[in-house]
Amino acid sequence: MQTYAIGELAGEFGVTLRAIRFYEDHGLLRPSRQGQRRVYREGDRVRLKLILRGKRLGFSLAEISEILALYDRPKGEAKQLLFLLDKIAARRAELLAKRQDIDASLKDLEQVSRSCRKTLKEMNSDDPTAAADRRAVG
Amino acid sequence: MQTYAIGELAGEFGVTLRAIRFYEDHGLLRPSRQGQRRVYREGDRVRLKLILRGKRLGFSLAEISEILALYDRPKGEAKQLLFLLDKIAARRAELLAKRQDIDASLKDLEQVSRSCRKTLKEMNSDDPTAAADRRAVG
DNA sequence: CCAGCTCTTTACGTTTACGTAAACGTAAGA
DNA sequence: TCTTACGTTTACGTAAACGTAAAGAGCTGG
Repeated sequence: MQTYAIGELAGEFGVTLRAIRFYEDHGLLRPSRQGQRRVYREGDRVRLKLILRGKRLGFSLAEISEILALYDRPKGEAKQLLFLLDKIAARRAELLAKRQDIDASLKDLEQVSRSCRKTLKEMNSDDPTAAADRRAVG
Repeated sequence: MQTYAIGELAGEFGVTLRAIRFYEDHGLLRPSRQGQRRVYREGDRVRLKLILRGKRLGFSLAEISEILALYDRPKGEAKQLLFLLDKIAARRAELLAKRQDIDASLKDLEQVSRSCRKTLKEMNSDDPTAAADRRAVG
């Protein structure tokens, strides 16, 4: 079975050993040990990947911890499973809202970009002195 | 022309006065004054909206500051405009990457949700004792 | 006129998420 | 055997983003 040393994971994902240990201190990772040394399996690697993805999306480690918990199989009681489905739905809504924000941002940037390109086009079609004029007036 | 007091904006967006002043301290907002008091115009309100959207997307205030700068008209020199277009393109790529992360997260959650619903379905189609059995075994 | 509300500045405190340094263990290679 | 690489724990330091408290100004209704 494939295992990883802490340095390998740090290298692969571009984070420091300190960060990985920090995540463990806060219960986000639970690598096994060989003596003192941490040994990471594929599952740990996936969890780290999820942690970093969560970070990129602006979730706090506390939130990421809750998100990771969604992936841990509940003990199989129907009530637990229904509760889990609820929490998943909530996270889903959160992610969809975030995507709306992204789409709005993209739209805004596209708007600025358009107006910017338009101005450039005008500057090109005008006679060369016009740009200098605009500079003086603006 | 419509203006706003700091408390009004705080109320509208659900943030504290402290936060709004903090953004100003760091150059993200520049309200005018009436005596000591801050007076916000529609433009300031929009900027605050953009700030908060940036925060929801996990950008730092430093990054948000740069993003806001993209909205400020450059002085009209072609070189500046081209540079601006570059920066816009970079931000756009960043947002698209973030959306990929979101889509991947949604997919993952969907997967967990599916397996969860499947287990529930099995528990229902089994005879009532089966769930208890599984509980004992699990 | 004064109590209450909104606002102001100043300044120290707090949480999160690590960075950084010290001091040490262990195994491999020159 | 000594060094180099990689890992360990412990602990203090730090940047970001505010929270919170103190002390006061200025208007407003009773």
